[in-house]
Amino acid sequence: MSFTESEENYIKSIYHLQQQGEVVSTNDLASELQTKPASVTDMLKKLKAKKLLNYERYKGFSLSDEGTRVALGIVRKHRLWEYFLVHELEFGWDEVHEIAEELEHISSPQLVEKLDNYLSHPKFDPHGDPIPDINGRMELRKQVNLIDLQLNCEAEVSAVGSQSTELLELLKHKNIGIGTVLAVLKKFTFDNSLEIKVRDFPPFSISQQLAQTLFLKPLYGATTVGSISK
Amino acid sequence: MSFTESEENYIKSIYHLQQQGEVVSTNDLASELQTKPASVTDMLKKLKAKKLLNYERYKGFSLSDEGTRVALGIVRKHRLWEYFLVHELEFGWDEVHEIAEELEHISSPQLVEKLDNYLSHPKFDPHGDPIPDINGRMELRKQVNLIDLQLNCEAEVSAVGSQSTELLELLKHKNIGIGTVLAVLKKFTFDNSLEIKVRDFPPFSISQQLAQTLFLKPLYGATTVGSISK
DNA sequence: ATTAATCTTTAGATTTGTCTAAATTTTATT
DNA sequence: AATAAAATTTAGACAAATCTAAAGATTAAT
Ligand SMILES: [Mn+2]
Ligand SMILES: [Mn+2]
Ligand SMILES: [Mn+2]
Ligand SMILES: [Mn+2]
Repeated sequence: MSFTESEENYIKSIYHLQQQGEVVSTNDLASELQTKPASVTDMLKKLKAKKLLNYERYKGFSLSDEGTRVALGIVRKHRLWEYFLVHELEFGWDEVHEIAEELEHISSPQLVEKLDNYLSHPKFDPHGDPIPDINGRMELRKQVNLIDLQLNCEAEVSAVGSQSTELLELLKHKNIGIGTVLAVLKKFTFDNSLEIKVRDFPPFSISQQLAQTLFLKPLYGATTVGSISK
Repeated sequence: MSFTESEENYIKSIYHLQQQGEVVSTNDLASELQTKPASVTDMLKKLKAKKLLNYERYKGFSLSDEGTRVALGIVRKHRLWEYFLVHELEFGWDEVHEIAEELEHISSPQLVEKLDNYLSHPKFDPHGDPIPDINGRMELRKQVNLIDLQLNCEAEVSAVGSQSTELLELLKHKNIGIGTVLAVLKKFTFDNSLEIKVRDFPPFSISQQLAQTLFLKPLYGATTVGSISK
């Protein structure tokens, strides 16, 4: 069975919202997809009819096994293309999300496998997010949110929690990217801002909002398992 | 201005039919796009409104300068992706047309230029068709139709006149591809079939229909200028 | 120059995905 | 438990792209 671009975007968004914990609501999904709740309800019915979604009106919804399988296939394509764009075509990691948003809908299954092979089966995309294999399996990276990192403990940035241009612009300005090693020097309770030290740079401070989007892998011995983003 | 996938497919088809000489008709375009004449008329109005087409009802139509510019941009993307699929991802030259039919609609102009650069600015796609540069200019390869090739004169296959799976399957069976060197030994007037000799193979015969789809570059000194395909 | 055949366009319907506004259901608050 | 607020769904409309059937225009044949 094949799906429209719109159906695929809905499936992928539902998958991502489900990963971010809790229950997914019609309103959440509408705001994620920049559309209206009424449009979401229409699509929920369509996806239920195609057996991709468990859905009872007013009772909420969740991806079926088949829906999850489809979602992972799209996520796989999205992240493989992002990897290609950054590591082969030399795009910046902050420039590829929108393009991959289109490329993920190219239908040829052969293309995905040839691309995966060409790239030597990468395990993580340029934002630190794991790339599902052909069976939907992927490595779960042990990572901690910057907010939860203990003081003076060096850790390596392994993922960012959003792909918004605004966030990626800010990260570029502060010289923070996947692989950046940093430590938290101080936490300020007034505004929950953090004073951090990036290797080879003088210490500087970052806002709570920014800290919340950064996930890190402690350099010596992992701790918590964090959530992942796109 | 940006265009829908459907609009782009119409523009590209009109461009190709115009290249193949004569006037383009509503019926031609409908059969090329596997749709109905009534649908074509609807789209012609839309393209005229967007100033891509010169069109007067019942009087025929042709691409405007802007329409031609847009068409060449899509052709450029199509052929660059085909080149990538064959030369980087190791697809067969007979497997890439349908995939490129989707990839040609990815909108990022930056992507096209990075891809072109990555591939070192190829001048011809895997079917021997010239790749337009960013300004729409391309090399016009001097080529002769196999039908018009003089006897016992070796020539190199440089383009095929269609991308149909059926044709490409036949060519694979007969070990003919872009770059194949062959000569015509004999022409039979009864059915216009040709006895040809491919280098390193014993002579064999091919039908008129097949011969018409093959374009060649004579090995010593070019002659006629032939038409091109997708 | 009529008539016939062909080509092209219009009229009206359908599907997909979206919207606004109103109705319904659930949840939270008094 | 009644009421207010919030979330969700339905009803009805619309644009894009397509279709069938019928009408209109052009071209070819008598
Ligand atoms: Mn997408
Ligand atoms: Mn990513
Ligand atoms: Mn196409
Ligand atoms: Mn080609």
